[in-house]
Amino acid sequence: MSSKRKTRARSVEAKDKQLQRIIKAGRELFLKHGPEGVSMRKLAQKLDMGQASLYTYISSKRELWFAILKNDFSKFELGMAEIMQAHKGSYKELLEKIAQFYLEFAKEDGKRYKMMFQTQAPQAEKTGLLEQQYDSKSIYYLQDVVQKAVDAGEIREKDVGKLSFFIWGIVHGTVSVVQTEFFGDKEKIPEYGNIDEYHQFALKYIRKMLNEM
Amino acid sequence: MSSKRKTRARSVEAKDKQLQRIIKAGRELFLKHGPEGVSMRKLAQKLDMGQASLYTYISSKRELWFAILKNDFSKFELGMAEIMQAHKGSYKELLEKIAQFYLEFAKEDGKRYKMMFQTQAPQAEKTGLLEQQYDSKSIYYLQDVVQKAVDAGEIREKDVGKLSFFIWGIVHGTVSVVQTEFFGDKEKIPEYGNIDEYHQFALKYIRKMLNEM
DNA sequence: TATCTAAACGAACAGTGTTCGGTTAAGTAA
DNA sequence: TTACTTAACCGAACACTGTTCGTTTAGATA
Repeated sequence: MSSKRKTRARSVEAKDKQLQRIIKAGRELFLKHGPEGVSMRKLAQKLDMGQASLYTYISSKRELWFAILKNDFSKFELGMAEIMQAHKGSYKELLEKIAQFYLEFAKEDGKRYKMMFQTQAPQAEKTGLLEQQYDSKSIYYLQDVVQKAVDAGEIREKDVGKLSFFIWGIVHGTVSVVQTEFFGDKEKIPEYGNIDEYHQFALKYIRKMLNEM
Repeated sequence: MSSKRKTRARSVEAKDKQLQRIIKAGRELFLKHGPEGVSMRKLAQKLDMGQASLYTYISSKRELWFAILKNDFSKFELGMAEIMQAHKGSYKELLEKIAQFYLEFAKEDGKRYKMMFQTQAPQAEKTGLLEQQYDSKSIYYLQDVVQKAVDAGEIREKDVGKLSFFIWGIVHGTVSVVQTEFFGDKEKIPEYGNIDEYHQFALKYIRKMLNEM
């Protein structure tokens, strides 16, 4: 690609920059072609480097996947934390907001949502460090708010663990239905209205359910 | 493996038997090792035949996947149809039964559930016949019952399409949470009780929600 | 300026899904 | 029974894959 003479990244900053370059390009390819549609050779080509050089920065294709996820979840959880800090009002309303945040994110960046929450990482022989560390904290945020809502007497149901799980499941289920049925390969646009209408519908009943709990 | 002299399957029956053998062995391997953990060579080995011979019966690994799914969905939908026929009582109760049927199936045969509802098929260059025909009818069963419940005045909500989707999403969301959190590779058994307890919890609130609709 | 470390990478390894061409078992027709 | 045809079967090859090895050499350090 470029005819610029190549340099070597030996400082900590330069090395991190190189890693970030790989993560960025990797994400673009993964989002476009899926885990099995991406090859390390193509990635190296896109980055104008040798295939083997990639392995100076990541130990496997699978680890690259987790490096990307770690990045994305950080951003996602930051957005969630911001919502929680900025919120004024009842915890129940906050739970609604969180649900809305998920739905919004899935709508705005469906491919990324799918990669983060619904796609199996590419396989590898060995288990890498990032994979071991990988653990989405999103559910803990939710659990935290549910606990507070219970403590404040806004929710009668006392089983915070199960309840958090259940809400978590409803939200992801709502999104996954939209993903597979509206955005599937078949692109069947159904008689069910557009996404926003469906989200409004779902949120209405999530609200109702919260009030029943 | 076997030292029996090999024959050739030329009658329609013998050919179908051979195909079924491939589907059965393919399913076993896919369930155990996942879509990328299975190779056509290993499958052929397990079946004591040449790799290339597989392609007399199926046009690609991806098509084999869909052949297996078709098989499994037939059985699954048969079970669903039986429940619907045998049911006496309100449609709302039938909806609960259907939800229960899903949860039960996911619990009893989690790996198969995952393969049917949550796993991406292995990729292939060309789109095969079975892939084109592939379309799970499960949601239509649900929609049918919801429509009847609305017609019978058991449910106030008039938007049958959205409502069916929503219920569909809740059930699958409930299962997927259980799958990923209880049965993930990490095997973290949580403080949330066992699966049956969680399913009872979820069903209780699904029932409540249906009564609010 | 000399030394040393590690970034970079071409080539190779062991695997993959799939295709091609030849062999031959088995069904059909004479 | 024999001749003919056809397609089940399969070894070998093709173009790819993720990863490793050994070498080269840029660039920081002494």
